[in-house]
Formats: sequence, C-alpha cells, structure tokens
Amino acid sequence: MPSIKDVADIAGVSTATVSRVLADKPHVRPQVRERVLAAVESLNYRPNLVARSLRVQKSNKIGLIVADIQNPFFTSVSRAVEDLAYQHELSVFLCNTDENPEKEDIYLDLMQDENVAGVIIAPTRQTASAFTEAIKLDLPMVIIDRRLPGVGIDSVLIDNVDASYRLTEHLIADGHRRIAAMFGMDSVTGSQRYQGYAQALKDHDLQPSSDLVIHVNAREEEGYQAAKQLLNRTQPPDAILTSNGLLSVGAFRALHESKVAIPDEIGFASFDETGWTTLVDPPITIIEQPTYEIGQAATELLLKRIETPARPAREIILKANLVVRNSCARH
Amino acid sequence: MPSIKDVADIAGVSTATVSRVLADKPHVRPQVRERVLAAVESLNYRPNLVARSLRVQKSNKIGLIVADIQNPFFTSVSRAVEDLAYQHELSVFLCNTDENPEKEDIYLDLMQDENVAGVIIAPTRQTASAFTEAIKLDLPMVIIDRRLPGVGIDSVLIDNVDASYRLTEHLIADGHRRIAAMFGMDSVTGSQRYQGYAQALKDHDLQPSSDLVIHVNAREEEGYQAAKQLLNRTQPPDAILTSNGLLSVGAFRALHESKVAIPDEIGFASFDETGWTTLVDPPITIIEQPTYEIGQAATELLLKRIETPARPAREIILKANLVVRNSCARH
DNA sequence: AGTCTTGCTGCAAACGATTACAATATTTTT
DNA sequence: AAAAATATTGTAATCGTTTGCAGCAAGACT
Repeated sequence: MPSIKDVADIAGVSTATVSRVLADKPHVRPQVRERVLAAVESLNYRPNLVARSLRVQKSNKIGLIVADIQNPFFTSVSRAVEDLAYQHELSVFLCNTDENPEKEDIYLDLMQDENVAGVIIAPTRQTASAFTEAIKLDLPMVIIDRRLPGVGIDSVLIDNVDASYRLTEHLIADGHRRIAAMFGMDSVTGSQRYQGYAQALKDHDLQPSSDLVIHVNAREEEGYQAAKQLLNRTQPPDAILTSNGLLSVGAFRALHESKVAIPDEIGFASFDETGWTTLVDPPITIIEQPTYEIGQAATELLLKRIETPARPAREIILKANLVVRNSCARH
Repeated sequence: MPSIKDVADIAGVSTATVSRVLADKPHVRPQVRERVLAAVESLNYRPNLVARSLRVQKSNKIGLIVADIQNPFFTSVSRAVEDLAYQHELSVFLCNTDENPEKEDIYLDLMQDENVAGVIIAPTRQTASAFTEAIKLDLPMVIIDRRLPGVGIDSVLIDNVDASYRLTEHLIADGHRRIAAMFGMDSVTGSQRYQGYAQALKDHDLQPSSDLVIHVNAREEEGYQAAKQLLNRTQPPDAILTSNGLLSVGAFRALHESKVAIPDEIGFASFDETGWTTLVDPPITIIEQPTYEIGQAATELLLKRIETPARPAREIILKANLVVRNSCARH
C-alpha cells in the first residue's frame, strides 16, 4: 500500500502539498496539482483512513446500534440510515445488541474507541438512569424507537399512544367490545401502547378489564401461548390486538391453528407491517410504522448534532399509519 | 479522554511499560503491574483503537458485505457472523451493497482503508473476472452464497443443484408433470438451480419445456407478473416452483389473488424460509437454507485464513433442507 | 571478584496522515 | 525601485499506540 510519502516523492513535492491537493485546499499551483494528481493516479494511492482519523480525531463513520437485526422494523430503519449516510459519504457501523445491555455497553464503548462521528441507537435500557453510562460518553447521539424520559438527547419516535388508540378505536367501530390486547413487558413502548388502548376503551364507555390485558415478552412463542390461552377461556374475547410484530405472528398462528374464523368469530388487529400480513386469510389490519422516515429523520438529526454539538435537543414524533384490511369488520 | 501517557504519568512509569501491562506481556514486576492497573482504573482509561490500528497495521474488525440487508437470508447469516465474532472479540462492520457493484467496490475499498482483519462477502458480481479488483486487494476474504467459479477464495455455499433437484423431484413425486419454474436472472445461483430442476425432469423422463422456464430479476413484482402470466395461459402449468424468497412472495400473491386452489389446481413449492410460509393456506413446501451454519462456517473459515494467510482455499458446500408441507400433494 | 545471564524498564522511532508556522517566491503598491 | 502584501511550498510537530534496542540492576556462575 502506497503512502502519502510515496506520492510526494514521485510528484517531487512534500507530503504537505499532497495533502493540500487531496483536500482541495487553496494555495497550490495548477501545475503542481496536476503532477500530484498524476502521481496519485499512477500509484493508485488511497489515503489511510486510520491515520487520518488519528490525526484529526474524528471519522466519517456513524454507528447504528439496534436491538434485533432480524426484526424488519430495524432492517428497514437501517436501510434508510444507510441510504442517507451514503449520500453524505459516511459509512455506517451496524451493531446488534440482542436486547442485551451488556452488549450495548460494549458497542457503545467500541463506537467511542473507533472515533465515530455519532451514534443512532435504539436503547435496550428503559430508564434514563440506567443509560447514564452511555450519556456521559458525550458522543453525538440520537435515540430511536424507545423513549427515554428525561434525558436531553435527540430522539425520533412514533406516537405510540395515538397509534394504539386509533387501532383500538377501529376495532370498537367494527363492533368489538371485549377486546383483548397483548403488550411488550418492561418497555416504555409497550406501556404507551397500553395507554392508548385503555384510553380508547374509556372514551367509548368500555371498561378496560384486567383479565383481557396481557403483558408478555415480545417473542413469537409468548404471543402464541397468550392467544391460545385467550381462546380456551370459557368466555373468549371478541377481538385480539397485538402491539408488536413478533407477538402478532405468534397470535395469528394460534388463531389459525384453532381454526377460529377471522373476523367473524374473532377480530384481529396488530402492529407492524411484516410482509406476511397481506398474504394470509384474511389480510390483517395493522398499524404501519413509518420506518424509513424514522431512519431518515434520525440521520438528519444526527448530522445536525454533529455540526452543532451545542444545539438544543429535539424530539421528533411521527404518526403511524392505520392500514385497514379485512381482519376486523364482521360480514 | 485519557491517553496512555496520562496513565504512565500517574503510575510513574513509561508508556512502554503501560503498554506491556495491558498486553499481558512478560517482564514487568508484579508491583509495577499493580500500580499501572490502578492508574488505568482511576482514569477509566481505554486504549485508543485507532492509534493501535495505525501502529500494528491491523484491527479487530471484520467486514460483512451483503447484497440486501432486508432479505431474511442475509440477516440470519449476519446474526451468525455476529455471534461468532462476538465470541472471538471481534466486531463486525456490516455493509449493504444493494446488489450494486459500484457500492460493492466502495465498501471493499473502505474495508481496506479501515484496516479490517478480513471480509465476508456475498458478491454482486457473477464472474471472477469482474471481481478481480476486489481480489487483488488481498484481504483475507471468504465468499458466501454465490459461487464465483475459478477464483481461489474460501467460499461457503449451498448445493443449489441438489436442493433444486430435490424440490423438483418432490413435485414430480406428488404427480405434477408440467412444472413451471422461475429463476433469478444473471446469477450463478439461478443457473445452478435451473440445472437441478432440468436434471430432475430428465431423470424422470419429463421434457424441460422452454415455455415453462422463466428467467427474471429476483424481485417480488417480477414473480407476481410471471405467475399471473402463467395462470392466464390457455394451458396453465400443473405446478410452479420459485427459486428465491422474493419471487415466492410475488408468485404466491398472484396465486392467492386468482383464487386458484393450492395444491389441488396447482402445486407450489419454493426456496427460502421467510416467516410467512407456515402462516398461509396451505403452508408452503420449501427448501430451507442452513443460514446460521453458513454464517458460522464463513466466520470460522475467515478466522483460519487470517491466522494462516497462505493456506489453500477451501470450498464448503452445505446441503439445504427440504421441508415438506401441504402445497404440493393433491388430495 | 569478575563475567554472564536474565529480568525489568525507558528511550525513541515508527505507523500515515494533517496542519501551524516558517521560508521563499511572486505580485502589487507606493 | 523599494516596501508591502500575497501566494506557494516545505519543515516539523502532532495524534496515541507498539516495539526494537539499549541500559541497568540483580542474581548466577566460574
């Protein structure tokens, strides 16, 4: 691998001049610039990013730390972040915490050690206090997907209360009354979605009965079990709402297996567009999160933060989309 | 951020000694080691990876370059690579080429500029000659998913001919005769799968008729259109085989929309376990690729290559799994 | 006691860029 | 034509590590 020194030698100038040419700085004769460029060409020289990063104490990388890379929500967000980063000539370092706080710490440290310009993160921690370690790193940072109350950090979130409210209201409008719902445990997102659900019921003079509300870990198997259990009750619910893509798969599988008719015997509505919702019978009514927009907004926010580290933190809240299909309205 | 110099000052030693302690090298008095460790602790010192990487001319990062991060096949592979890397204290730099050779080049260069220890890549190029740019970088490298004939590079692949043969044979065994099939265009993978399909037909005294074989780009929309077109023929096929997850979604959507009964009116079988295949009616018979094993094997191969750059290249070929469900056998 | 190991530690030179600053050359101004 | 301003280029320090080499102390051997 040729270094800047080699280029300088061939062009018959100093490394400083080469550096200036490459950085498009003024104060270099056109003739000399030519020579340098020719030398660069002939050697197929590429500047060493590690050395540059060491010298200028920053880099053109950003980190993207997500909780689960197999979750379509995150891959779609990643896609957006990647696209924007590419446009700005940044590269992205994608990490997967697996919802594991320990891994999260390791990756956060790594980001700092790698001199990244900034980080976009979907934190596994649910409270600001548990996240202080990360905050004090003072890296440009933006949080996505999970609200961390009280930390003064740029965030891009969706309006979970609203989304859940509308989904619930939709079920109510279709005549469902005993609406069971599953929410992710120990997550702000989950509790916000519960809130919207409960509010919608109240606003329509329905009592949120505690035996219809289920809090579980957001895993397919748990969604399956919970749905099974609901169906086996002496008085099963009119409808089931699931607040997360993984729970949805599990719940749907249970309904499907039990051969209960959707929507005539039981209504079904859920969160997240996951690719299968239009293929099954009936197509599922869902809340679609604007994943690409989330990634975009997060990247833009991060770029601004990098540019102006002192600017006041901003919280961007996007509305989700209710996509009505045929899993709610009885015939 | 404290540097090794700060640690050295506090511990009252030279930076060389600190470095030796941190690298667990011999020749340092236990007492001194103690002092250094204490200083490290008190300052919360973390070595600067960029500086280290510059000095030793390598790093603990590996690159993973995939074609489409939204494809479950690749996310699953990534997951495996990540797990193994994590165990070996490596971090992974995940890049998305979007099947774009230009992006591929950029990322490949970036990998080199970042001093990564090695790269795992699913090349977008279909021929070795188009890939020479990459090869001459002489980075430790392993290729996954797509066979690049004639390059002497470690690869882990699945036996596409065999997989496709078995899937076709399965359809034949279930009584289908006029079996249409869609293959990805311009890809070795696609043509291997075609090969297996054609061979299976021949071995069962069936003629592979050219009007039943469709070569398209591996996109959902093209699968949809192709399937529509097949169904609208005066003499539609007995069965459809799709050789790729995206084509499958499209084709299935078309079948579903046309309300043609699977498998009684038409058989359906496809590649890739994509999450929806068991949720639809009927569940789809598929070839399941051992994605996790692919990622594992690739990482192991890469680690060995890094350790012994001169070892002979190896090609690991994994068999895929035929998962029989209810989309082929007529009642 | 003198010489040889051996163990411990520090000095200083890398790694490959960027960038103050100084030095020189060129142009403009008076 | 001299002085001042400006443009061009080079020198050398710097970023934070690692590591070859040398120095020195202490113990082992003759």
